[in-house]
Amino acid sequence: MSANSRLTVAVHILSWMALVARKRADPVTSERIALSVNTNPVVIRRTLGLLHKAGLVRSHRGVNAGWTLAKSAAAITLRDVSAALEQEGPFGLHASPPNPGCPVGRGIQPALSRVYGSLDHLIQQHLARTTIEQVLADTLSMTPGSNGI
Amino acid sequence: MSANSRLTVAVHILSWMALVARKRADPVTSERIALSVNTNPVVIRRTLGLLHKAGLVRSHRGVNAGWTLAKSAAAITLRDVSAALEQEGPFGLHASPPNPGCPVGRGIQPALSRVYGSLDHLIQQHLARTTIEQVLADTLSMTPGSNGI
DNA sequence: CATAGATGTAACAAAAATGGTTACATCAAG
DNA sequence: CTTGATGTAACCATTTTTGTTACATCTATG
Repeated sequence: MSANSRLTVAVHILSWMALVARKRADPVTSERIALSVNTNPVVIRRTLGLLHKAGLVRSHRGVNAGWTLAKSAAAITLRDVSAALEQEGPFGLHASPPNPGCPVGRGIQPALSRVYGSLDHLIQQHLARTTIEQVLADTLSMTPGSNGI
Repeated sequence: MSANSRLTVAVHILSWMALVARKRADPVTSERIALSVNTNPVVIRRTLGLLHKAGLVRSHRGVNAGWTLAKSAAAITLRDVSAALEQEGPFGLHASPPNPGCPVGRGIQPALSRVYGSLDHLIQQHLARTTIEQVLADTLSMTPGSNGI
């Protein structure tokens, strides 16, 4: 296991849903999605819950329940997905606060916060330039034919 | 504890060394640095070891041992520091590989690798624009007077 | 109206990463 | 040869991440 794979899993979920939606408008189940992602359905539902809270997907209950996209794949950017996951930025400050009796210990957190803040902004901007539709197109370009979901 | 604080600690170390180096060229010990960062000296030495391997600091042994900067603070960028730490990017791929029998499972890793790769490149570029000297200046701008290290 | 099949969520377990700590061999100036 | 620090291994505690079991809840449909 490396870093956190949440954005990857979320994008995978949405891309798969977008592919399926090309043929059927029916809701898809977390179990079916889990087969493609290769993990437990609850893991999928947890992520779908966050995407739901962010308004990217709709959930349907009762008989014929499951999930559908709330927007077209072209209208969902990776920034939307990343924001839905409520993750922290890549760099954190000190685990325990530095020595306030030292000028460096006193001033470095605000200084680094500015650096990390603009970095976050940059990352968001970049993620906003890619949509689920683009990821799906790029993904499918590997295997021209077949679509044995 | 939040995300990983390694870049923060490394930048703190180098900034503190740069501040001290303005007055004395003598090596500083990991114990003294640890007082400013507020952690264990071994944690500092671990990070200094990586910075040493990257050629950013020099280590001195025997009597009057310690560490000195190998370059001026203006010649060390946050990209240099980040690279020295050999960390992974912010986003990882799947924890366990996705279903290769599904077109999405098959193609999404290369697709996302491209996205993450260009994102990494962007982050590196941005980090390269800030030097330790700039961070130190920004850090000290908080407390104009005093320098009770 | 009962049922089937799914969501939604809590609770727990396993594994990995992170930060901290102790211990100690090694080195070189004095 | 002594001293004080590096360099590194080994270990522990805490947190994070992922996976799993269990179960209450909901609703189209027979």
